[in-house]
Amino acid sequence: MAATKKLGAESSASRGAFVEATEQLIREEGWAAVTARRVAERAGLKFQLIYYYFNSLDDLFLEVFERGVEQHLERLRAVIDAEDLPRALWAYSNDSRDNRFTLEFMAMANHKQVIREAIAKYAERIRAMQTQALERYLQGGGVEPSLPPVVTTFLMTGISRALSLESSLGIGGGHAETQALVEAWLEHLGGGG
Amino acid sequence: MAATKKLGAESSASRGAFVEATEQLIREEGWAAVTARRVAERAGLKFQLIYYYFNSLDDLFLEVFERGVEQHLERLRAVIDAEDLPRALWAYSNDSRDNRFTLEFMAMANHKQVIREAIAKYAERIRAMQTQALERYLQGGGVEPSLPPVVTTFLMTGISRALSLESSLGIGGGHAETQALVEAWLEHLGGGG
DNA sequence: GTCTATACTTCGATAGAC
DNA sequence: GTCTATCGAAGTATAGAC
Repeated sequence: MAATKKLGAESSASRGAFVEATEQLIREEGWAAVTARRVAERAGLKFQLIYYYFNSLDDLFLEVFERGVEQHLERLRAVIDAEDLPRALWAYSNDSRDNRFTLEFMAMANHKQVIREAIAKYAERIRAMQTQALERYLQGGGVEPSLPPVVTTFLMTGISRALSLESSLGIGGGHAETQALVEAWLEHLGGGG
Repeated sequence: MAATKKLGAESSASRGAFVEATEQLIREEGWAAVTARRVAERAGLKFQLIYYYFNSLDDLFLEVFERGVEQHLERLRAVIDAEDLPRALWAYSNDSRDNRFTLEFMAMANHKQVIREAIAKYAERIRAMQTQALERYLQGGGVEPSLPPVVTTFLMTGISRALSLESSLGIGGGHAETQALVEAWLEHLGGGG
């Protein structure tokens, strides 16, 4: 965020409307379809007003991303104390809506350095939080896991994203069998809790 | 490919130059950065000439995709008869260059129906080819696998794509541990061949 | 088969009135 | 804080000369 110009207050309702409209457009049509004019149209405001609140569209994208991270972290904090943590982690990782949203930012990151840096920063932090929670859970249950906890969290994220992405493209081969495997594996891990 | 207009011959050198330039641009900057003007600039031709060979940019994208699928299938056919099939399948799935290229088309598919349909069609076919090859391999070795073969092929694809994508974004947590797990698992499967 | 010329649209961003 | 007006660049695609 190059902070040279004077911008509108963070508490403004219009500013919030731009952020919300941008998130909706990214979800519905992907980041490449987001333009200042279309964001403003959805927000019911003039597109030039965006530049009163943000230095550039990239700054607007970054704000949408950071708001999404905050909401994601809230969900993760609620999950961490679940009784059956492995199953709760899988349910949380398997949120198709969130996975598709994240993938849009990963695609965006291929083109925008500011987004790439933001993703790297938060992804490592989130994975570490998940892994530490799982380690505590397994130690508390006295279970010697068959996989290192960090591999479990990596796989949960990767598998659920692959399932979400492929499903949205109409690909389903092997999905049911993989879901069954995950179920059995959660049973194994959860048995120790 | 809406075939209403008369288009240039498929064997044309200029046509091939457009396809090649488009693929390069997709690899280097992503599909959203590909425009007729930039493709032509890289090909050393006038951008209007693209519309002599293709009805639209989408048709050009589709041709790039189909050419990529052909090359991918060639690599897969070469892998299928490998002595240590599981390891050969992993090496082939783990091609970061190919994975990033495929991910660009998956991102594109979120916005272009013609690409989405093409991906669905080929992805199911490729997964089935991999799975059948693995089934034959395991039966030949008399091994009762601990995972259904279709889950193995799904996981190989998903894990390698996740590793490629995250690495390109600067995320590395859990990667080494996951690689080690895959190695052990390949050892297990390969031992039966 | 390749070119120039051009129609038409949309884009990001800024200036300045109110 | 919101508006009108506008700039310059870039986009897809077509028409028609050569």
